[in-house]
Amino acid sequence: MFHLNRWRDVNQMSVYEVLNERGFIQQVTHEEEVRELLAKEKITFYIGFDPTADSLHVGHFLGMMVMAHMQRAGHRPICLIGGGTTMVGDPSGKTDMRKMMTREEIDANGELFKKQMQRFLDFSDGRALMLNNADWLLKLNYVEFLRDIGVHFSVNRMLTAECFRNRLEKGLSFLEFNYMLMQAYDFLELNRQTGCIMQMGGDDQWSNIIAGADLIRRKEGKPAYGLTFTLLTTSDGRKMGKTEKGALWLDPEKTPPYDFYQYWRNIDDADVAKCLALLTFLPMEEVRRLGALKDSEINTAKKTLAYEVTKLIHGEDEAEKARQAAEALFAGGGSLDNVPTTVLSAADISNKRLIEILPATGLAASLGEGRRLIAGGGLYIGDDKVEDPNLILDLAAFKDNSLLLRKGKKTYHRIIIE
RNA sequence: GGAGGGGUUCCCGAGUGGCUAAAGGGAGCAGACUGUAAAUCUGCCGCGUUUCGCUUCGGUGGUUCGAAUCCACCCCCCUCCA
Repeated sequence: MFHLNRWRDVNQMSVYEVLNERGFIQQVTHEEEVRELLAKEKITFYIGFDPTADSLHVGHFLGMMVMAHMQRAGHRPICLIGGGTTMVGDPSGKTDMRKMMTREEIDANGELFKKQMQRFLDFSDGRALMLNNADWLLKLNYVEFLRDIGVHFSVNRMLTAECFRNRLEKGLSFLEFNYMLMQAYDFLELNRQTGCIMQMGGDDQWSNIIAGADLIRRKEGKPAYGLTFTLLTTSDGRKMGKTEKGALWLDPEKTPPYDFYQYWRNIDDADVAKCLALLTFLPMEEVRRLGALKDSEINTAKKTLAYEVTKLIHGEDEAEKARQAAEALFAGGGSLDNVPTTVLSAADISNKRLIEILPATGLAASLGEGRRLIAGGGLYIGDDKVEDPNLILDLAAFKDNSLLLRKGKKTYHRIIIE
């Protein structure tokens, strides 16, 4: 969990100012009211997370950061796991319908989400809540729902919503069209259950969020607010947090801490300041100082970013290990203990060609890929370029049973014989 | 339900009987340049025992010496009509 009392500077500022200064805020339903509300009252707010995969990724983490900032300011976060909404699937920001997921998959993913979220917020003594919309959505009665909630939605208006626009060209099923109503109903339900009066979410959730706020205002005659935060994109507008293997996962089994660290270590110069502000708790003074560094100086900022983000997600030990491994590989010296490693037996290696061993290390997916890699001059043993595509690894090449391979300039992998 | 259009390799998208493992673009990987950055240029980019073999173009079956390309049936998507 984040250490809440470590940051004194923000206490003078309202959380709205903090979020704004750090570059989170994208759209707000009632700017002045919200600004004032957050400064003067302690509110309950929520962010929904649909468990469509078996791990959170960096995009979700951004939402967790928003919640953490809010909690530090004394507001009460609700993590809403979308066990019900995922049965339908959010069409926002997607060009195609995604495959339907089974109840079992969704529930299993939801549990994994919960586990990962515990780390980022303080759930003790009801300081944050964890709810699942499956609890109320799955038992809804269709006709009742239509009469009760459906009446308040104008299809004409829905069709003009940004989130349905491109889908009207590509196709949109009635199933997905309902997603907005379900999310709106969630907000209403949370409002009734917990007094939740604000929904936050990524900017692609804007339409869904205002639908919910409107519904509460109509049904309950009470105020309800919405706020969206920026989506993590690179300076040229592409989605950030994507690697060759897909998303940057928070699960260390899916994205090892070393890879996670390296992702941020290699981030585009133009994105460093933005990431420091959004993904770490470093004071803005420090963020601005680091972000202003020029040329190779900015590498200092990238190291700080990588270390800080890795620390928040994987803990200080893992961040330290990742940092040490990177130092050892790129700055020379130091221990290679924490470098990505594959352990093999002598039998796995003797009389095998190097390209046959590569797939086990992940440096190449197939023999052909390994062969091409060598042909292109991209594979090294230590600092020696491998020239022969059919090279047979000599066990004598291993020092202390260990051998360091390198693909290209910065992908290292160690093989250890056991 | 009717009429029309479409499903191609990670993505987009050409291809309408052999010259097609399948144009082009994107993504990705590698090389050069650098700062473990970006941009740029170059090469690679289905699998393998690699001048050759094997598997792939929604599914199944068929025609043919030969099919992503033709035929039949089926599944899915889109548009218009109801």
